[in-house]
Amino acid sequence: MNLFTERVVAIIKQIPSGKVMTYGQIARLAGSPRGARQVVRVLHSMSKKYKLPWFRVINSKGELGINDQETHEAQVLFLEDEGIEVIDNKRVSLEKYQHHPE
DNA sequence: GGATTGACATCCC
DNA sequence: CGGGATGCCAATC
Repeated sequence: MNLFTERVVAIIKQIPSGKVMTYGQIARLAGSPRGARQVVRVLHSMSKKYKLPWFRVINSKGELGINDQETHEAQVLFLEDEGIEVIDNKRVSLEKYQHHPE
């Protein structure tokens, strides 16, 4: 567990319900502007061990970006349950739902 | 330790 | 918005 991972986890925990954040944004706040892919890796590790709102983390295009069908399906349900409109069952409006931290 | 890989980002069109 | 090309960084092979 390095500092980067801790910061990423902390940031993800701060995402309010009904909002989403991009990997790049989280990576930047965590101190690694180009560490988006590491954020992905953290999510994979932590989501299986801890209960993080990983479903609120999406990519720049607003896509959910999940590869596994089951996981992807679950994410869509979680987002809709929080009041987020999922377009084409795979995308959301970043302009409306992206969380902008101070 | 080099090559491969991945829930991505950014630029270009 | 969105598909293709290129770049980044760490874990894994």
